[in-house]
Amino acid sequence: MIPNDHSVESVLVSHGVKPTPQRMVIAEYLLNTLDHPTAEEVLAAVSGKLPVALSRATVYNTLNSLKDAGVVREVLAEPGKVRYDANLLSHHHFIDIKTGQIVDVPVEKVEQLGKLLDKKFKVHGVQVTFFGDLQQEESEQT
Amino acid sequence: MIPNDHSVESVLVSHGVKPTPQRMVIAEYLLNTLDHPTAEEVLAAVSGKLPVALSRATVYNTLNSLKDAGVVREVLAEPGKVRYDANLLSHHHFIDIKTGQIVDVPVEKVEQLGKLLDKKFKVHGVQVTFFGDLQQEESEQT
DNA sequence: CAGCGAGATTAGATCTAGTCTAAAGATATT
DNA sequence: AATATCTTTAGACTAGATCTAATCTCGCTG
Repeated sequence: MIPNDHSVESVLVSHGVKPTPQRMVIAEYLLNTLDHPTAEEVLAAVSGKLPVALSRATVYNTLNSLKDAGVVREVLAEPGKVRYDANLLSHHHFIDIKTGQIVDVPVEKVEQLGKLLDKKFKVHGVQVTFFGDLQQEESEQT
Repeated sequence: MIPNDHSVESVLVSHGVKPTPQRMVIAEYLLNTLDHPTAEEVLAAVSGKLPVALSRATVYNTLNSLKDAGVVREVLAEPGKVRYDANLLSHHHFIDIKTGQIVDVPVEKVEQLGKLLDKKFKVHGVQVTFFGDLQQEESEQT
């Protein structure tokens, strides 16, 4: 279940990202956590895992590269913070309104919403956001 | 369809927000747009509508008050920016990936997803976020 | 109706997440 | 080895949002 160095490298290469040491440790961390860390949390977690210093700019550069390459997704859950998610399976999120904890929800659960989700999650609100191309035509609003 | 001063005031009062002049012009603006403005956009739009200067801090304070009172919702669509939405009908969002334009999608459309939504919207991705209480129990992950 | 107190507003300082810059380092190619 | 391209680095900078402390507003009490 835990990707080894080889599989982390192959994930990067197969997505067209050159596997530098800095990118390897960042990707390895993201691929092995169920958490949804911020850039600062990534920096704290992986600095020290390299013989050289890891700069803040490299963490941000790498996260943007991984996002552009499709290795990670941005998760916008709290104002002013971007969290990162390396779960490549199609899934949604459940955010605990008290603690802020973010838990992945697999798509199958959503399909059976109400039947399965409510056991573990008490849903207060849902925010669905679609991304795509808006076909221009005369406006029609709610 | 366009709320007059009286109805704006009654929305504030019915939600427990004291209707000061500053709050009135801000709420009026939000209730009358289909847009999803940022705090800065709200400031730009309403400053000048009062005989006195409107400070940035008041805009932020007011937006947070309106959010806490349930008059507006935060929309997290772009990193580092909070947008505001005074559409009190339950709805979702569609974000044009080229322009960033955010359009409301009524719940009924989502229920019939694929049948109705695809006419106007070419969906590239969906982000569903639930908010609520996570019932603590042994972990079970995807 | 003067004085008080609670809450609202203000300008500007401050905080913080993230980006930019310019120099140095690494890697591949010739 | 020389060159070109890409990556990394430290630190300066930016932008969105919050904080601070003073001032203002207004309802209430005496």
